[in-house]
Amino acid sequence: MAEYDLHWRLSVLQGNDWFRDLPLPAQQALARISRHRRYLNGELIAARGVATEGLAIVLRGAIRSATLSADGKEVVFSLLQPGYVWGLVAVIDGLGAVHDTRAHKRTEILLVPRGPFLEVLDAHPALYAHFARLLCYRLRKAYSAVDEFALVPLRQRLARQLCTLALASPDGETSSLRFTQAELAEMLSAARPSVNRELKKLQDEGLVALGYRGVTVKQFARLRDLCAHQGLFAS
Amino acid sequence: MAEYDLHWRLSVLQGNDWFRDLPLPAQQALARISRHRRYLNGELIAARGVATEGLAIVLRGAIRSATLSADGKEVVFSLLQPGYVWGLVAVIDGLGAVHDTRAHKRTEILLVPRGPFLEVLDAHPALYAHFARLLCYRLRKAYSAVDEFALVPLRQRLARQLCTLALASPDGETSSLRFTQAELAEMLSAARPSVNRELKKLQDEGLVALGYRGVTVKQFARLRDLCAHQGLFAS
DNA sequence: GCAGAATTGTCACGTGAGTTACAATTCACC
DNA sequence: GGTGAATTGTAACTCACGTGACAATTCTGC
Repeated sequence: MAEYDLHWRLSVLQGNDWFRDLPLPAQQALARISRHRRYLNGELIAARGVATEGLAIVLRGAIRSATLSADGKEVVFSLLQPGYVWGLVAVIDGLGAVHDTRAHKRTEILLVPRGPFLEVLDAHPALYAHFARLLCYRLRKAYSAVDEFALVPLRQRLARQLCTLALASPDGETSSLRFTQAELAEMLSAARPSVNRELKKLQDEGLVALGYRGVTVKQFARLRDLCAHQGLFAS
Repeated sequence: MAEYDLHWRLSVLQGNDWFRDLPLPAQQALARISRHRRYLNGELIAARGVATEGLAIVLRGAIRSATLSADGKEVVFSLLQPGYVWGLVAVIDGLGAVHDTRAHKRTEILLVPRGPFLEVLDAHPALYAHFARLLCYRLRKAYSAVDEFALVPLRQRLARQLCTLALASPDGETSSLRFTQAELAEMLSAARPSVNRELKKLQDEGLVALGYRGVTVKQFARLRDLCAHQGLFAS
């Protein structure tokens, strides 16, 4: 296994918006304490309520957070793609993982262990203001997820999700996205046949084209209009 | 209008768990900058996305936060009873109110204006750690609200809500709660007839008794069991 | 290139909960 | 103490979406 050096880790971390906004000394301190980790497909990363090791930044594969109900139903909270951060809440309040979390496919992360992270935080108290804002951002997203779930029909949630994914790989008006419909359904906490039904309608309307393991957005602008229901807030 | 003095405001604020945990100098500083405010029934306190005046602690009446969708549907997020705090996220990130917010009945609050609040925060940087934890707590609640909505049927959400309300006025195994079924439905983001249907069932099973403007919990323990679905996390 | 696995496409069916509408009750006030 | 407003009780209807069960397609590896 190659020795991943400090510069490499720093540059990876700087791929994150939130990280890039930190003061440089803090960035370096965090990069210094980070570790490289690999997980197999489906491997358990954290169990709900159990103390976590630290912050994780996805490098390859994906991290899947979900909640299991008593009767075996499951809500998938997030399928974190490379570049995203997992575990902030548990790291700050120390009350254990928020969700059951597993690797989705073979996955690599950069781990920032909790203890050293908190030391860096104490050494740079100004960072608290930063993370407080980050938590606020997450809260706003969580709140909007609640009302979105309650009052936005699947069709629009689907449109929104496709727009979000398309923005991540911006090729202009059309962009081709790679994932199975089952994965898409999970991201939306919906049933796969329902997602397929809505996708088909969008295809009939010429907004997207469906492929074997992917979707091609044909008319981004019209798809965006579908989301109507405004962005709830900026940032 | 009587001049509400510092000691009175301080003692009101100390009714909050989160406030009581703050260092005493910070408590005093916050009490000093707080103001008393009154609102009429239905009066607008804040509009989503618009800058807020500050933190509000409910003294009388209630604060109702809700989101309106394009087609006029509404999700009520919270009906904050006396003692609860409103507006933390907007105060910290300054990005405007999270929800449309109105007074429910005639309402009085203690307002901690944003500017002075942030000054106090800067003067006591240790407070950030405190508020970061508070935000984490809110995030966990928001996350559990999401999956609760997605996978817990109305019957159980109702049981949970009744338990929560009963705990606030603990009289042992039975306790009588005062609110209309319409209000209860709002707290659950459900339709009033649906709530009535479930309440009836609970009554038939002897768990509660229904009255004109209230519900009496008869068998707290059994009601608690109904929530099954575990507490998701401590604190 | 073909067998088997993975993925997509479609159906019939069930169901929780919203909606509308109204009747029955309880209260509050003159 | 009776009248009108507020609240509760109920029923009929609708609808989005989940479920389960397949068939049809597309890929992948030997």
